[in-house]
Formats: sequence, structure tokens, C-alpha cells
Amino acid sequence: MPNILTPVLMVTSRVTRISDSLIYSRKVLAIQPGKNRPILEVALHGGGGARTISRYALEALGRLDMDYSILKAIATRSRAEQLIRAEAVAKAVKDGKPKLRFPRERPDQIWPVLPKNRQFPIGVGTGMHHLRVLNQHILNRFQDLAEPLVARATTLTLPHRPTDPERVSKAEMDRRKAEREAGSDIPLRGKGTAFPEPASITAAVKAAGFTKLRLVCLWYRDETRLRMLTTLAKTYNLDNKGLDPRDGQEIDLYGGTITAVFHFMGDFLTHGSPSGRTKALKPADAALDASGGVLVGAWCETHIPTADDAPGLKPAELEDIDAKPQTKTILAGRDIASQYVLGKNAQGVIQPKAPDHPTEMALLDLYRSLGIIDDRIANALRPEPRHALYGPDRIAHVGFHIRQQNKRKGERTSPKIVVTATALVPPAKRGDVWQLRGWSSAVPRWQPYRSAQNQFHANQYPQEAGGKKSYRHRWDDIGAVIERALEDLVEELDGRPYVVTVDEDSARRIWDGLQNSKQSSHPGTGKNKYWLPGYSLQEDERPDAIIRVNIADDRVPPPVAYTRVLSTRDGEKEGETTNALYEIETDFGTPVWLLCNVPRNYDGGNSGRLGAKYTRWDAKRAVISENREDRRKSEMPEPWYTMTATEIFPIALNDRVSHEALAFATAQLCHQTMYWSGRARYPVALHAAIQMDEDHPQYRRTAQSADEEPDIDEQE
DNA sequence: TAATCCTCCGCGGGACGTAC
DNA sequence: GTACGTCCCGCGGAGGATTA
Repeated sequence: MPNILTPVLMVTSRVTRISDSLIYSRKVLAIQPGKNRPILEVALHGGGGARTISRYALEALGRLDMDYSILKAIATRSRAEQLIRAEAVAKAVKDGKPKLRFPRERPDQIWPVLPKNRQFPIGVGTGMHHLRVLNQHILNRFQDLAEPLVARATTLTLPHRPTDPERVSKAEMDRRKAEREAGSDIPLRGKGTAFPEPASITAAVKAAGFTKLRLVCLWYRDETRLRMLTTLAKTYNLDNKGLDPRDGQEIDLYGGTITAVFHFMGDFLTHGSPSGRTKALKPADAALDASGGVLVGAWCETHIPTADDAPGLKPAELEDIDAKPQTKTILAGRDIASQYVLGKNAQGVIQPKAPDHPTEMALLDLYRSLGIIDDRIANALRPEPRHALYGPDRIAHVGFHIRQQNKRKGERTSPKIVVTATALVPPAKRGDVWQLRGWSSAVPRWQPYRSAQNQFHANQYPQEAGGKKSYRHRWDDIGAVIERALEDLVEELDGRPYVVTVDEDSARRIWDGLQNSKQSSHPGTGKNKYWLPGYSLQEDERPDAIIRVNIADDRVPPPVAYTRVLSTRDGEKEGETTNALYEIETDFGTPVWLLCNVPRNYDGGNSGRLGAKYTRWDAKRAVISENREDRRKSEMPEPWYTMTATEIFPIALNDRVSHEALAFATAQLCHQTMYWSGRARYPVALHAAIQMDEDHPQYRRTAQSADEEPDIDEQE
């Protein structure tokens, strides 16, 4: 936490699952003999099913005032398990695949930590109640040796989102209730939708300088074509029955300004080598033609390649024949935004549920890739009256995303650094549409988000120039690139002020001024070349403020509960969850804000808020019953959630700035995303920048583990 | 003295779960 | 399809210790 003088003790808890084998674990928890001694975490060494105690751990344990029972226990267990393994392997020479079973007794002194996150009879997460009990325990133990951070709720009222249920006045609600009693079936509160009004899509398309939007739907499985068609019909209020366009026939979705074309594209979309794909796209050329001011978006079918697609290939090689990155690159090269939807998975052809969430979310994300901004951003940013003077709704909100992609196993190239950015630019005239501009380190110039993303996707991740650099040198160079980007942006903005949002975790290695420990010092005192984004620019070109956002679970304190002071009479009420914005009292400088989030999984309709009232030790067993109402899943395998928080820390670079106004605006832009039904962890501009990176064809995370794993028998 | 080994640490990221 | 939460591994830089 910034601007706090005393050390901050952050307490949290986690569920660690215990493995039945030690020789495949990286870590063990060890119970020390004697009373009141902490549990030790001991790292193990070696690989390939032969892990044992590391030399360093040996020394550390030796130096501790303790007997050698832990070391002996680890060594004994490692030997015993390796023996079991050797026998299984020897047997496998005769019978084929080795089958490994380790004893499943309750561990004694040594508790091996489950090395991988895989299906397990116990789910993750501790639940809210557990955190509250822990909080009380800490308060009791520390008494007045430590004091909790003081956080006060702010007056921020969160924007009403299109996805929220309809807001209904009391009079209208009464009228509807009366009508329902009279037999009508109107809903008391209409359900919200994440889909924008067709009219506002058209407005955004026109504002971007196009005459119409054409969605080109490329498919190779009838079922997928039908799902796309159904979703379009639903969101544009068309009659689904008569809707059965021929291949290549352009159908009207909304007043001639939004249309769709379907094309069967078997050769283009199925897995295989990259050669011949551009040719295979030919039949759709007319539909993809953007001349005459048409904004084109491609909506494609895909599936994850398996051994069926290319018999004989190893899992790692399947990545090379995946059509998705190949086709995405081709479409991006033609300045066409693309979005994919899975036609089948391991279970076979996907049978959509109602509503068909995957297809709907895919279509929404295509709007995002096209850079369409409707009025939801302007609605969300409406400031409190006292902030109107500074006016966060009249400034540009810029987000910079920085990521290093490390080398994966078997890769030879050096780590790559990716920087993407977006700028949410206010209209020159109030009431006009906001614009989204994009920038990337691969194509370092500001353009409409759509073009910036397409060009970024058409290019390989930039390789590091100038030979091998030191850590410091590399990040200073990235800082310089970003300063130039901001300089360019200032010209585009033509005098409108702007703020820059970055994630603390990934950005503090470039900018000293973001670090907690530097909050009381001055520019030029750190090791880094740059103090804050834009700080090296001329004074009148600098951003108004840098907004530091942090979501790291080990750096942002977890909220446990809140107290509401009742206004009507003296008294307080304890609340369990909150999604409000809180201001943290600091010892010097400005305050810092915490935006509390309730995970949707915890709050969602089916979860039943596991862990709200008791801890995992009281988890309920499964109930098997003929009676449907009595049936219940076991609670233990489910995930148990707790509240999370987003830290928002505005650092002003001039004295016009209202810190609180910027904290409010940031919270509002987390609450209202471009095209998502809930909250996002990052505000719109930063989120859109991260999305650009994650949709890149080279952003893949299908790394193969070389580590040998025991075959765990399916049982229970 | 330079090269190599070893471990810590920061942080990227994979896997799995739920929600809409 | 995307989003987030949880919890673990493991890469690669930094820097000390060891070896050629």
C-alpha cells in the first residue's frame, strides 16, 4: 500500500492440496516436532519422479534449531516411492503403460504439495467466512500491537449498465404488480442485455467514417452456421423462421446499415499447413471487399486441433497446424477484424444451451474488435456534481499494457516484450460518440483501435533490437518508446488533457515513481531512467495524472466485511459483501482507493455462495435422493470464493487534478466495460489494450509439460 | 580471473472452476 | 465465446559461491 509509514502486515489464507506422492512434488509442508512451532515449507530438488531434498534446504534446516526428523522422513519417503516407481516401470516393460499407485494414508510429518492444478476431490478457495474468522483471530492476537487499515465508503454511485436489470420507479412497480395480479405476465423488472442498440452501432459506424457494417460469417459445420444465424436474428429482432440465406447472399439486419453474409469455408478454416489458405479465401472475396466505405468484420468457426485432424502428430506439433492463428493473420493482413467461435470440443459438436452464451459473447467481442463504442461509456463517466469542474468525462483515458513473454520449453528466441495501448478519446462536442484509438510496439503509431489491432495481429511480436541488453537497459528502452508514443498522442489530442493508467505489477520495473517505496522521494532518485509515464515531456504535454491500478492478490488487501452506520437511529449493521469504492486513510500524501469486487461466481444464480456462513471443515456432503429438490452436490469439490479488490492510486502531475474524481472515473470504467456483462479487473482503456495482446496469433499458451507424470487411476 | 553453478526473486502463465 | 478467482510451476535476471 502506498503512502503508509508503518509496515503493513497482510494476512490471507489459501487452500493447499496434498498429493499422495512426494517424488513428483516441488514442495512439501513439514511439521516440526515440538509444540508451537510453525509449519515449514521445504523445496525439493531433482526431476523425473526422483525428487528429494535440495542441498540448500538441507543447509537451512541444519541451521535451524531442530532435530533431523524432517530430513529423515523426506529421505525415507522419497526412497520408498522411488522403489514403487521402479517396480511399476519394470512391470511396464512387459505390460505397456506403467501404472503407479502410492499409498493413500494420512500423511504424518511430511505433506507433499499437489504439484499441478488438476481435478482433485477438494476445490480451491477458502470462502468469505474463513477470512472473517481469520481476521478476528488476528485482531485478537495482536490486540493493540497492530491496527487495521481504515477504509471509508465513498459517495460514488455506480453507473446503471445495459446489462443490469431494468430500473423501475416505485409507482411503475406498483402499477406492474397490480397488472400482474390482474393476470398480465409483464415482468416486474426487465432483464438487461449486453447487446447495444442497433441504432447506436450504426451511429458509431458512421462516426468512424463508414457507410455500413457487414458481418461476414465463415463456417464449415451446419450447426455452427445455425448458431450464428440464430444469434443474429435474436439480437436484431428478426424472424428466425424465414431466415435461410444462400451462400454469399447479403441479408439486411438493420435498415441497410448492418448486414450479414454467410460463406461455407471448409478449405480455409480446417486445420493444416499454411500454404494455400489465401487462395481458399477467394470465394469470400466479394463479401470481404471493403470498398465503398464498408466496415467488415469476420466471424469464423474453429475447433482446437486434436489427433483426429492429423493422425500421427505429437500434441506439441498440433499447434503448428491450427487454422485459427493462421487465418487470423491473413484476415488481419487485409485489415479485417476477426472473431472465432468453437464448433466442437472434446465431447463432440457443441449443443448450444439457451441462451447460447459462447456465440453471443463472440459477437459482442467482434464489436469490441471493430472499435464500436456506444453510449455506455459516456453514461458510465457522468461525474458527481462536485467533480464536474475537473471533468473526468472531458479528458482522454489512456491505458498502457506491458508484458514480457518468456521463452517456453524448447524455444530458442530471447524473451519478447509486448506493449499495447489504447486511448479513449472524448468527443469534441458533448453528446457525440467517444473514439477508441490504438497503438502497439509492433506498429508504433496511433490509429483507430480496429486498424491498430489488425496491424498488430498481422505482425510478429517485435524482436528485441540491438543485441543482448541488460535488464535495466531493456526496460529503460521500453520506457523511451512509450514516452515517444505519448508525445505523438499529445498532437492527436489537440489540447485535450489526458491521464495514463498502468498496472503496477508490470509497470513498476520501468517507472520508479510507481513504486510504494519511492512515494516520499523525488524524480531522479531511483535506478530507472524514467520516473512516471510522460514525465519527461514538456510540462504542458504531460498527462494530468498517472493512475496506478493493482489487482495482484498478494499486494492488495482482501476485504472481509463492512460496517454500515445507520443514519436513522444510532447503531451499526455488519454487511458481508460489498462492491462499493472505499477510500483508505494514508499517513502522508494522497489517499488510495479500493474498489471491492464480489466474484460473479460467488454471487451468481447457481453457486449458493459457498463459504459465506461456515468454513470448509463444515462443508456439506452430497445428498443422493430420488426427490429432485433434496438432491445436492458435495460442497468440497466446488471452488469457494472470497471478495477481491482493485487498488486505484491516482498520482497527479499538476494541481488542477482532483484525485477523487479520477478514482471515481477509474472505478466507473471498471464497472462498465465495452462489451461484457459484469465488471472487469481493469478500466476500459487498459482492458482494451490487454485484449489486443491476448488476441494476437502468437499469444498461445499450449505449452507441453516435459515432466513425467504418474497415471492416476480414475476412482470414486 | 573468467566461466559456471546455484538459488532467490519477480513475474509470466497454465490449468481448472464458475458465471453470463 | 470472455471474464474472473485460485494456486501452482517455472523462466530468466541478479548475484553469491565454486570451479577451471
